[in-house]
Amino acid sequence: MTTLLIADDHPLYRDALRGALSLSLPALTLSEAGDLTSTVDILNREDIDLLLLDLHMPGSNDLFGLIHIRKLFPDVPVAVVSGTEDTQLISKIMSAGALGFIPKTASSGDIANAVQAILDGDVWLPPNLSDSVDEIDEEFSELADNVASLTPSQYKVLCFMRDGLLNKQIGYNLDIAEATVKAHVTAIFKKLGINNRTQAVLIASQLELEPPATSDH
Amino acid sequence: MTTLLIADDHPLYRDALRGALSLSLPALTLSEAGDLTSTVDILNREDIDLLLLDLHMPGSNDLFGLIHIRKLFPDVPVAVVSGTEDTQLISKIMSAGALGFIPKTASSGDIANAVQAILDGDVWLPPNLSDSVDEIDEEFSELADNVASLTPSQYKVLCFMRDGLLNKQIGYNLDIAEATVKAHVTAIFKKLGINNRTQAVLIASQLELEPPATSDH
DNA sequence: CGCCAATTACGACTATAGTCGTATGCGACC
DNA sequence: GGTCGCATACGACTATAGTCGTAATTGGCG
Repeated sequence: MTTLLIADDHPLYRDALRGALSLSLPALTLSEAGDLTSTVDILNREDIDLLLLDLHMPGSNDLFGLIHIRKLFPDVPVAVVSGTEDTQLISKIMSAGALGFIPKTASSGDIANAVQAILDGDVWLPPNLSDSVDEIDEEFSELADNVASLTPSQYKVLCFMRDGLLNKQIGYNLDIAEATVKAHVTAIFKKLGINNRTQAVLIASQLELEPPATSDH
Repeated sequence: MTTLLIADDHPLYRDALRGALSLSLPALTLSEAGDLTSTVDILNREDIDLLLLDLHMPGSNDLFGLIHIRKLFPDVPVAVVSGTEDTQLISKIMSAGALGFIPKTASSGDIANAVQAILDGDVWLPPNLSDSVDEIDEEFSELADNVASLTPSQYKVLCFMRDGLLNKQIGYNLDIAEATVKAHVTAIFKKLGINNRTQAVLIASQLELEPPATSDH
């Protein structure tokens, strides 16, 4: 018995996915999550054979969340479900460790095929895009590895840095001394191979696709 | 006699544009530029009725370059030519003051129509996208105005900040004292309504679409 | 248990960022 | 020609960022 986890903040789209899968692949158990925290909870509790992950979930921070989950559960295959058609972005998604990319516009047949292929251990990309996305972005892959090597504390600090907070404010939020925040910041610099906060923020903003100021709609 | 300036770093695409336009609109004079500096030079020397601008030109920094040109030559209509299909991005382009958006996949007939419409004072968008892009992004429009209000020196400093340079390094590049760089930085903060370098870098990175590390190809 | 490695934590110190006041040059406009 | 506004320029000062050394804690592992 194989178990799928559908992680998408849109309940209607979860329903649609469930419908598309139950038709072609009846021998499945399905779980659902609406944000990154509950996704991690379920992955901790249950034995999941494949995660269908929407990048724009609350708390996910887009590629950040994918890297995060890949680090916590390296054995769980992940297929990213997204509305984007940007081949560069899809290339980044694959470089960050996804085993498949399913466009939100895909037919239920394609979706079922994709899920089956990934469950069989294959990599799956939409047919019309597989040409332009075949090679993974080495540079970005290394970047994703570096970000994945951050400890939980360092990860949180980097998230706050990306929001433009001062070390003092980060310390207040995490309830630690400013000196400790600075130590984390220095450790992040070393792991990412950089030497100041500006470069760290640039890297972090590459991993978050939605500009913070603009609404998703 | 109307004069067009084609600004695109790809000579072949300049040729293609010229061909598409000379067929339908023979009464045109055409100039060409391959990077932002020569584009500005030509706009200074010649009387241009319409600029066809590719965002990914060398030195352009994408939306940064559009805002820059809109500020230097507010009376010259600009139509952006780009390969993107991202409606959010197109909305930003229009909010930054472009009068039209021409996809690189457009047919020569559509291109000629678009050019004619903008020369007539209309706004032109690809037919299939005009629904989703009709409203301009107020927030982003204000941001573009703020960036446009930067003086030339401040603009240069912001570009260097976005590249992760220290104030000292920026001063060396511009041949001014570090104290002067700091004064510019403070002025930038006030104009953009922010109070530290991290937030400035985030804003600047929103205006540059290509991640610095990745090649365009 | 005892050991080691990694993480988290902090203080003291140095470097850089950012503020404020001020001076100079330059074009617009009476 | 005066003077007003603005961009540019810089120095002195304060705040924040970033480095280094060190200690307490935790989780494997023999």
